[in-house]
Amino acid sequence: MTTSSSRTPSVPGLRATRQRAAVAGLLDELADFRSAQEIHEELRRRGEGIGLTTVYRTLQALADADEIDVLRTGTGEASYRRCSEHHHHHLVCRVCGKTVEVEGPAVEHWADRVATLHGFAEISHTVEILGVCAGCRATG
Amino acid sequence: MTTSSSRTPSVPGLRATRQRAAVAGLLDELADFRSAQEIHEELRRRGEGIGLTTVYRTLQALADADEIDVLRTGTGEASYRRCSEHHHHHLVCRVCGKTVEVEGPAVEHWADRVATLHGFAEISHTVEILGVCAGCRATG
DNA sequence: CCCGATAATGGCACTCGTTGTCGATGCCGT
DNA sequence: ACGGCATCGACAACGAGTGCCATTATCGGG
Ligand SMILES: [Zn+2]
Ligand SMILES: [Zn+2]
Ligand SMILES: [Zn+2]
Ligand SMILES: [Zn+2]
Repeated sequence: MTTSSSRTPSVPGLRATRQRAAVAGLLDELADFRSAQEIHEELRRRGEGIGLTTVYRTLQALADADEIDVLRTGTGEASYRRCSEHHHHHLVCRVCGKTVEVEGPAVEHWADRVATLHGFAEISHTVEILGVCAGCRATG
Repeated sequence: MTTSSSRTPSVPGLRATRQRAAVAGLLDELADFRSAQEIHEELRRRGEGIGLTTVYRTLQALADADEIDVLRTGTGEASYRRCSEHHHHHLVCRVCGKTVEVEGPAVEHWADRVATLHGFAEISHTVEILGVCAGCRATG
């Protein structure tokens, strides 16, 4: 919330369209990772005229521009979420999907160190933590 | 190599078939992550009569029994690799696919701590490190 | 060793997420 | 306002993975 219109800084070579604004706007108010189809359904539910293909391509464009984060579910399908700009990772509830951004120098240093130790360069990494959140544990 | 026949410890309720042995045997001699289709092709190339469906199911069974590790490529397809039994992660060359098993208490503790701090339980995690190995860097 | 219960096989059809195609549409610089 | 060109979107195509199910193979018991 509150970060609604200040986003989408008009990427050069890309045109501002109603559909892109709709997808970007929805991502702004959503907290957890959502699949392309879920985003498409929600937009249609709200009366936004938008095609599924366009949603797919818009999400891909946003991901390429590092505007959103992508992660793969257990079945291999992609999920998208608007995130803060600085490097971080995700702590996700495997029941309700609640997502928390986490960070820490510990992993970053460990990853760099262990990779360098094995003679690797141009290092990147993916880290995801899964668990069951307090809310879901209470509900049983 | 050398760990060929000592593996596949006859899981109860499962029958020992030529096809399962072929898949398990191939995984024993392969070092890097391979997709189900690659494994199928290689087995056919060697004259092993085996169906693609069977390869898919055998790999899934091996993964369920924690005999092999699974990871998703960037496109979302699954890759499989025979791994040591204890908990570890992978350092993969994004050029040649060379894979190194890595481990360290640092990540494990960090993941548990940060998850617990946010009220999460039943914590698990996925960690993959990508880079370019020394060999590939030399070759340019 | 033989046999029957049943797990496993594998060809095929099918699901489903995702991408390619391409004529219509609508931004935007001039 | 005009026109070039990025974008849109309905539809078809693609590909990994799975369900189906008749056929085959395994293995424990007789
Ligand atoms: Zn939850
Ligand atoms: Zn990191
Ligand atoms: Zn390499
Ligand atoms: Zn770990």
